[in-house]
Amino acid sequence: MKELLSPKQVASSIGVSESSLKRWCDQGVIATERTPGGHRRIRIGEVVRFLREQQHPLVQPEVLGLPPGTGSGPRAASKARDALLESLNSGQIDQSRRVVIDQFLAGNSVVRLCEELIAPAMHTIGEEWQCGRIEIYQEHRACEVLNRVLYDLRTILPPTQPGSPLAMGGTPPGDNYRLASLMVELVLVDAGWDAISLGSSLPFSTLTAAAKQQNPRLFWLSFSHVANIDDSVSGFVEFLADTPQTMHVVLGGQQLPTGLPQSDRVHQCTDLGSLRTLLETLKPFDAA
Amino acid sequence: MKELLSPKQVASSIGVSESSLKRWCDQGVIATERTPGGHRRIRIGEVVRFLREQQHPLVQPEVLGLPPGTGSGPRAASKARDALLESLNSGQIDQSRRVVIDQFLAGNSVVRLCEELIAPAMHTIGEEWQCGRIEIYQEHRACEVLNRVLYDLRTILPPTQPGSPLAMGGTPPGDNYRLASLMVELVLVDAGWDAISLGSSLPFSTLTAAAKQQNPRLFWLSFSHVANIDDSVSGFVEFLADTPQTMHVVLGGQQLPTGLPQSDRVHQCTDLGSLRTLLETLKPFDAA
DNA sequence: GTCGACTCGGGTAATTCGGGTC
DNA sequence: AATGTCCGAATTACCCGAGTCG
Repeated sequence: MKELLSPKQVASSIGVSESSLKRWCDQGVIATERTPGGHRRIRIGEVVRFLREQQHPLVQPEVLGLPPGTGSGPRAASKARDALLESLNSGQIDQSRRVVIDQFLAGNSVVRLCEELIAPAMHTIGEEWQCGRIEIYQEHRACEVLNRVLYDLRTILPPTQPGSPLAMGGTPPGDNYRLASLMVELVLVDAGWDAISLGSSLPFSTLTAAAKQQNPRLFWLSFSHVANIDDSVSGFVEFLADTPQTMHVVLGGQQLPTGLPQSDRVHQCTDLGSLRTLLETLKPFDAA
Repeated sequence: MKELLSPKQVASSIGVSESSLKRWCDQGVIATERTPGGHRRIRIGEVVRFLREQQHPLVQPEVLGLPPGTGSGPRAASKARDALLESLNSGQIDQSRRVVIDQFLAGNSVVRLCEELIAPAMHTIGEEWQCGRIEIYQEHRACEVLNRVLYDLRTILPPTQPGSPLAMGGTPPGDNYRLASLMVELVLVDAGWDAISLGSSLPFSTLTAAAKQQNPRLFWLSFSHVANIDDSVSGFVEFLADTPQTMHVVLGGQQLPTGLPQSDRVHQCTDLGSLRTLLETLKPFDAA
């Protein structure tokens, strides 16, 4: 998958003539690079941005490395939710990816995709499992599928700029719900951070080591299944004491324990929207 | 790090053909040295100057630290292993992907990539953790990174043909090593199967349900960490009894328990190479 | 000295340039 | 006002046999 596309590739992928594309480039509607010989080269992320902004249909997505059939799915939010639920329950990777990426290209933000499309689908799946209507393997499989879809989304987002502040995080011991941590990672990348999830069920000692060795600007902890509240609290207290005092700590998740110590560098986010707002207030890019 | 780069390295790093690069060198746009035999050598600083001057985006920054040997052969293979280990230990997604995909494009099979590149790297990481040289978060992070790299590899493989036989599998209860299951999935997809991993730490009851509901032609179980041998054996016996007798069952993994019941539909694979051989003997595509 | 991988130089096909016109 | 098509010149990408590198 190439990073830079030629005018011909872009024109065919979005279904317009090369002349129109060149005009848009010259007008500044689409940012272009130039080769030393004067040929235009267009970043793939710039094409995605244009599609989202102009609500322009995508006719040949495979040119951009996107799944075939993209751009023809349902635009309505509720229909998209149903379609995603259906494809997740039957374990169809391509179909699930299509639904999510279609919604993204339609102009929805990453936060909105997570909170109003993906999370509700997983919530419904959880309920259906508790009611005995579906098997637990279907829930696990849905997580595996979404895992890949989120990664696909990340590859579509503008690549991390060199010098972006580092962020890392994961889930505490006993919590194997990787998906939540991956969504946090995605929101951070979308906000311009150099974010990476360390995985799930990580002992606090190694989380502390990670923070000390890598020295990230931000560290997140996602609580979805708390095995032992007391251990979580005491582990977190130690983590907070042993890590750099300049590092922001973001706490979130459906099972975020109460009684965790407060601090001006500890932020509790009930949802991804508030995380996004928090990231705006941190404004870590003034220097750059 | 070498001071002088070859035309191939520079061309791939900035995303243009070698021809264009040579032309620019001959035009004086990029200053070049010459070897006694007439080969061009380009100073790394000159590349940086060119990129800044032309506003040309750097497509593959990791070339600056990447070993030149990306072809096949024993020397290149060990270099690739070292490069992968390095990038995994430091959690660099893009560079890890670059190493693996380069080796794939160089003609190495999926099985070979898994067994001689990825698995050895993870093995080394496991050893370094046991020796206390690295932290466990680095091992987890390496799994997260490889998770994505394997998925990238899957998207490069020819897409699954409609009508391909279905295969699914995962890891038994208490086994959270998803990576092994993902590698099995990849080998199956490479062999033309419609394969999907159901995830990790799945109860045998739901594995049975999955097999009965989805009716796959093949079901794999990957054993990397066995929590309780007796439970595994009894669970597997039930699984074998309750699932369709026409379904092939593939067992594998570093911690594959002994004492599991044998059968003409149960296949034990000590490695992915033997799995590939087994898939050949199954020859499920004669109809298609 | 052997050998595989890489690079040389040059030729050819394909693409893109800018501009003008419909 | 916006889009699609056509044009000659320039640029880029792909290919090949011979030579070089490590």
